[in-house]
Amino acid sequence: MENEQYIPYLKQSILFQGMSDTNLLEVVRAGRLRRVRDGEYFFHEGDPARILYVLVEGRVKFTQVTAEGEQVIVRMSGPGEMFGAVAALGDAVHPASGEATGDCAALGWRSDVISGLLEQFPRMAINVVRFLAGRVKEFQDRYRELATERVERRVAHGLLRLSVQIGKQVEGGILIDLTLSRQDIAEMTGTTIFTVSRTLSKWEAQGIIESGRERVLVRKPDALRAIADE
Amino acid sequence: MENEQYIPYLKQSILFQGMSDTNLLEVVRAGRLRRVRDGEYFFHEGDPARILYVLVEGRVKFTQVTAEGEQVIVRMSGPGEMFGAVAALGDAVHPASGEATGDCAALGWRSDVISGLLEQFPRMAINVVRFLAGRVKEFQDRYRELATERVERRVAHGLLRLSVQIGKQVEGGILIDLTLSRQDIAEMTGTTIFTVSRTLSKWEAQGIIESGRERVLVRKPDALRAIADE
DNA sequence: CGTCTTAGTTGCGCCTCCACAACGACACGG
DNA sequence: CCGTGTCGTTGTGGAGGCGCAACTAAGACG
Repeated sequence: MENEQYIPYLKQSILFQGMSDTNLLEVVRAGRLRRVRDGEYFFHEGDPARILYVLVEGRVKFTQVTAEGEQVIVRMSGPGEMFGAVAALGDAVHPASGEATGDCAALGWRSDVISGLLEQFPRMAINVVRFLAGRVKEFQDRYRELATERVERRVAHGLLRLSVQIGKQVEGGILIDLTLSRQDIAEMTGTTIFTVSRTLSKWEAQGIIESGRERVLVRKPDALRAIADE
Repeated sequence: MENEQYIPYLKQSILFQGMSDTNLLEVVRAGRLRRVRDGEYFFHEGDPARILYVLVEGRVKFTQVTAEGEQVIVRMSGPGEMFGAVAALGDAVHPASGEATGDCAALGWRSDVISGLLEQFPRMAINVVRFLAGRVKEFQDRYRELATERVERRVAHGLLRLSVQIGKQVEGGILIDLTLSRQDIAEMTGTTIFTVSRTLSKWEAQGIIESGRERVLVRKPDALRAIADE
């Protein structure tokens, strides 16, 4: 079965920590692999949620749209991360849209199936709780950040978060390996494309970053960290 | 045992939904009741987390302090709500301080005890997951709010959230029954005491609210809702 | 290789909101 | 009743950042 090829990989995911190989095998077999091509969606905001996913390839961008039609990027997720959980395990509808950035593959479990699995494997339930707890903490921190910090520091924080989450060490710095427009950065940090552009230009002049069309290379992460932490 | 008096009450909490009376009794017996007086703290930001609580009396205010010493109110919780979970089940330290607003009582379980209980009662684990999922959604929404909305709308949203969570229906409107200073509102909505004061004054002139020292009475919730939703 | 499209830059005016300061209102305690 | 402390209000100035517009740069495509 195709799913099984991902087992060695999934073993490292927080979600399956501490589970025996036989249990993990059973869980993986109960899931269904879904592929979503670049730019297409796993689900849209407001869709009824039926499936919990664990990403195994690619990256997913989660967005919300405001009443005025403004888009906000709530989060980006990389391989090994669970998503759709908030909706599939909680209420009913997805609180955000999930768009594939690059071709993606994810294992999915229907919500009734996952409920059964969680009852059967309490260890997995605890892992899910851990995962969500971490997510709550992350949002709390970002909330505080948005409430108190100026744009420049928020952008610095945003870039740092991205470079940790999905950055690639290359010679000369950390490359954020993902089509990342000014627009995206603005939507992640709660500002406008213009302000982002000005900020990045300034940093580029200072040699902190190097930026081109839809890409950012962080040359001096510590300088960025200094800006973020004031 | 003192704990047991809260059982009828706890049965209605999301956390214990769908559990049998005997199981609930066992869980409640495993917990320890803790009382915290007005203005004192359940825990402080950065403390190692050992206990998960369910509030049975009073209200708790969760705050974070920024590097510059500014305080931010992350959330307010009322009876029946779980707290401390993010830390006790997840990593290690509390992401925020928990201050009693009014005299409080809460049932607490040590983190090793709660882990055992969750393994023993999978239903409870699922309830915790549901709870956390809801919390993540709430923070996502508030994050988007802060990222895109102007102060006036954020304050409107904040007051509405409070009036739903802890408001009391009285003649003439919904009273937010909690010593709630301008400072508090500012810290909840990411603005300053001055801007809050101006905003509330305007609304008072329009007859939407009635406000005095450390209290707010919402006279026309629908007018407030209209402002919040533009 | 020229054209079209999309992303990014930068100047400028304006508006929200912050910051500070001075003052008024109310509660508390003797 | 008066002093003292805390909370709230309001005026004024200024800055940060938004919004628009005009321009440049870089791919994409035939």
